[in-house]
Amino acid sequence: MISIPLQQGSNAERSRHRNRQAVLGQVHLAGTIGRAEIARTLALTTQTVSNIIAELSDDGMLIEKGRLSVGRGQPAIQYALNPTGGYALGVEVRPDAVFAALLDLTGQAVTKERVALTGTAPEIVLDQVTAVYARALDQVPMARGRMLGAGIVMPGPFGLTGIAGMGTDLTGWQEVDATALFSKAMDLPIVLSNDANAAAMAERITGTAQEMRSYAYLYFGTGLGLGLIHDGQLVQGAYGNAGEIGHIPVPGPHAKLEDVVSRLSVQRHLMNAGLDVHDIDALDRLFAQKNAALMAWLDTACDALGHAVAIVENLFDPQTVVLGGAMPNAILKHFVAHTPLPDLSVSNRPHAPHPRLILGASGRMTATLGAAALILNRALTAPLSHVH
Amino acid sequence: MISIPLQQGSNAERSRHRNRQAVLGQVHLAGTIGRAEIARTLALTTQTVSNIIAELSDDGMLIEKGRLSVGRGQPAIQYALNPTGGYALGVEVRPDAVFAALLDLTGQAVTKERVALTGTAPEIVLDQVTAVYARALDQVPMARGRMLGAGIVMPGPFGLTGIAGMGTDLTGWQEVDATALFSKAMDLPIVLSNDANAAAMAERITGTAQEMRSYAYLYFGTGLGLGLIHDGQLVQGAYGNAGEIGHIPVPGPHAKLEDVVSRLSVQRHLMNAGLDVHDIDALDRLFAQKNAALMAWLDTACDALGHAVAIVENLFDPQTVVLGGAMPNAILKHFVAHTPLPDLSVSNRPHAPHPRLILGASGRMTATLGAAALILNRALTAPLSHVH
DNA sequence: GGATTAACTCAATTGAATTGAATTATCAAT
DNA sequence: ATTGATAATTCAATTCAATTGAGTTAATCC
Repeated sequence: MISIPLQQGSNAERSRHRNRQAVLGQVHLAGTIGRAEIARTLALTTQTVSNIIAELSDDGMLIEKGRLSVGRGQPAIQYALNPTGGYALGVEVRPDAVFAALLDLTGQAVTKERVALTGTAPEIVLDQVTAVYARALDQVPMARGRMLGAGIVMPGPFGLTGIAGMGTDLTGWQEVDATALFSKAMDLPIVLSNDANAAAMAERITGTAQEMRSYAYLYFGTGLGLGLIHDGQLVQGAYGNAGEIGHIPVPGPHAKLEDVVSRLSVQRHLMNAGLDVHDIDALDRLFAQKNAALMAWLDTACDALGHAVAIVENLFDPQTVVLGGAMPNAILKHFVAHTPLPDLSVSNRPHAPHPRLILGASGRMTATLGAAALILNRALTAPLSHVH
Repeated sequence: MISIPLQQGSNAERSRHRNRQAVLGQVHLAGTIGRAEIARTLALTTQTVSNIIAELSDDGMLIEKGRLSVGRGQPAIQYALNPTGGYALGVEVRPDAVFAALLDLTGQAVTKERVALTGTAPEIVLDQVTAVYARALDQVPMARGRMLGAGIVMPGPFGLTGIAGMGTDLTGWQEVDATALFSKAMDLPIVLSNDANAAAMAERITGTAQEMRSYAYLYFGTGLGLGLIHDGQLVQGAYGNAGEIGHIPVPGPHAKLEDVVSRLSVQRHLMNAGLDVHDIDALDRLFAQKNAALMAWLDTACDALGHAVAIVENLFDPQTVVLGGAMPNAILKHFVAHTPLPDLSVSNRPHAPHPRLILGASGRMTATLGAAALILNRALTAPLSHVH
C-alpha cells in the first residue's frame, strides 16, 4: 500500500474520490462551512456536494454543526470534520527510541508514547512499532477500523547516496524497503518520509500554515532539514531525498550548514565550553539563564540561518519560511526574532502579505505528529488543477 | 485567459479534458503508440482511449502511422502527434529586441524572427509582438485557428521584490499585468515566465529530458537562472519568482553567484583583460582559440557552478541537472565536462540512472523556444494523481 | 490448419455529474 | 403583519463519459 505518482486517466470513480477529498479539504480549511459555499469554491453544483456530504456523513467523517444565517436566504447547515471519523498513526524512528502518536481526523493527538529501542535492526523496530500501534488501538477502540494509515519518519537520506553512512542513517535499514515492511506488519497504508518533511506537513494540517499552499519549513533535528510544500503537496524530489539543506556548503571555517545550525552543533559548542547538554529542557534552562556560550552559538547560528533563508527564498519564492523542530520554543522564537533576513531576496517585498520567517511547532514530538499529518493531508487535499 | 491554480472538483467534462491531455501526452512521450498501450498506462479501457483518439483525430491533433506487429495478436494501429494540429507562439522580450518563434505541436520551430526594439515601454513592445505574431500567421496560414497560446519570456523577477531595480527588470513593466495585456492584444491564452523556466520546459518538450518528470535546469542568461520541473510541471513559487539562484551568496570575494557565473560575468572578466566581447559567436571563437583569460574565467566559474549544483541537488534531489542557455555550445560542453560535482550530495549515488549534469539546448533562441514549450506542455501533460 | 493471443468495435449499462423545477427559511421593504 | 427577494436545499429527470460484455479481425505459435 504505497503511494505511487502515476500518470493516470480519470473516470467516474476516480472523480468521486477526488471530489470527496476536495470537500473534506474545504471543510478542514474552513472549520465549519455550508454546502453551497463548498460547491462554489470547488466549481461543482450544490446537488453534487449534497450527495457527497450525505456519503461522508454516513461514513462518519462529517458532522452537522447547526445553521448559520448570513444575510438573506435560508441559513446554510454547517458541517465540520468529525474528529472520530478517521485516525492516523504517526511514528518516528530514532536510533535510541520510537515515538508514536495517534491523531484524530482534526489533527488532535489522542495518544502519545515513547518506547526505548534496544537496537535499530528492522525486526526490533518493527516489533516495537506494531506493539505501540496495538496499544494505541486499545486506548482508543474507536480508531479500530477507521485507520487512514501510518506516517513513518526515519532519518534520511533514503537509498544509497553520497551523504549516506555519515551518521544520519539508521543502521540495518540501508537495503530495506521500509514502506513495504511497515505496510505488511501493520496492514495500513504507509507514507515514509524524513523529519523535516513531516514537520512541514504538520503546519499545514494543524499549525500556522493552514491556509498556505506554498511554503518552506526549516527543521531543527539532529541536523538541519528542509521541508518544501508546493501547491499543498510535499516536494520530495525524484528519489525522496529533497530538502537536505544541512549539507550545503557555507562560508566560514565549517564545511556545511548543519555544522553551524543544528542540535549536534549546539551540543558540540557547549561541550567545548564545558557544558554537557543532551536534552531540550536543559537547553531551555541555559537559554533562560542567558548562558554566554549558548548566546555566542546563537549569534553564529542566526547568521548561518539567514544564509539558508536567502537560498530557500531565492530558489522557491515561498509564501513564508516556517522555523521549527526539536528545539526549545524560546530558542526558536529567538531565531525568528534575530535571524538577519537578506535584502537580496525575491521575498524582500515592500508589502509582504506574510512575515518572511514565522514560528512553527517545537519540541520532541514535532516530527512524530507530522508523520501522522502526512496521512491526514492525503485525506484532505486534492491535487489542484490549472484552469484557463 | 490566464492560468490560475485552483482547488477544483471534477466532473465528466473535466475528466474528458484531462484524459485528452493524458492521451496526447502519452503519444508525445512515445513518438508513436497504439491505443491499447495508452489504455494500459493510463488505467483506462481501450474503448475509452478509442473514443478519445477518434475525437483527437477529428480535431487534427493525431495521425495514423500504420500498424505495428509485436508478437501475437492483431497489430496495433500506431498514432503520432500531427505537427499541424496545433501551434504555440514563443516570445522573448529583451531590453533591446523581441525574439519570436512559432512551434508546431511536435515542438518544431516553423518560424523564427528577431525584431529590434526602440524602447521597452509596454505600447512599443506590444506593437512589435502583435506584429511579429501577425507575420508568423501569414507565413504559416495553417496555424490560424489552431493556436494553443503564447508563452512570453520577460526578465524577472515579477512584482516588487528585494532584487527588483537591479538592472534585470524591464523598465516600464514593473506595475503592469503583462499576462492580461498580451492576452487582450493577441486574443490568446498566455503563460508568462522567466527565461530559465521556459528553457527548462523546452527540454521536456523537445530536448534531453523528455522522459523525466523531475529535474533542474541551470540557465545561462544575462545572469544565472534556475528552472525546476517537478512531476512534469514548473515549480514557480508562490509569486512566480522561484529559481533566482544567481542571487544566492557564494564563498569568495564576490557577493553573489551570478557575479561569477553568467554572461555578464564573463564579459566583465574579458573586458578587464582588454577584450570587448558582446555576442555568443565571439565568445565561441575565443573558446576555440583557448584564450587564456576565458580559460581562467572558466576555472572560477566551474567551481562556482559546482557549488550551485550542490545546492540544487541537496535541496531538490532531481533526476538530473541540465545545463543550457544563451552560451556557445562548446562552452556549455566544457562546463558539463569540467564542473566538479560535490561528493556531499544526495545525488552522488553509486548506481545513478542518469548522469548528474547533462547538456541542454544552447544558443540565442533557447528561451524563446522554451516560451512556446510552456504552452505545448499544457496541452501534453496532465497533472499526476497519487494512487494508493 | 487450428489454437491462441491481442487489438479493435459495437451496443448496452453504469456511475456521477448536471439541469430544472419545487420547497423552505431567512431578511428587507412596505 | 404582509409581501417580495434571496439563498439553501431537495427531488426527479437528464446528460456525459466512462465501463462492461460480446463479437470481429489479424497476427503468431504449434
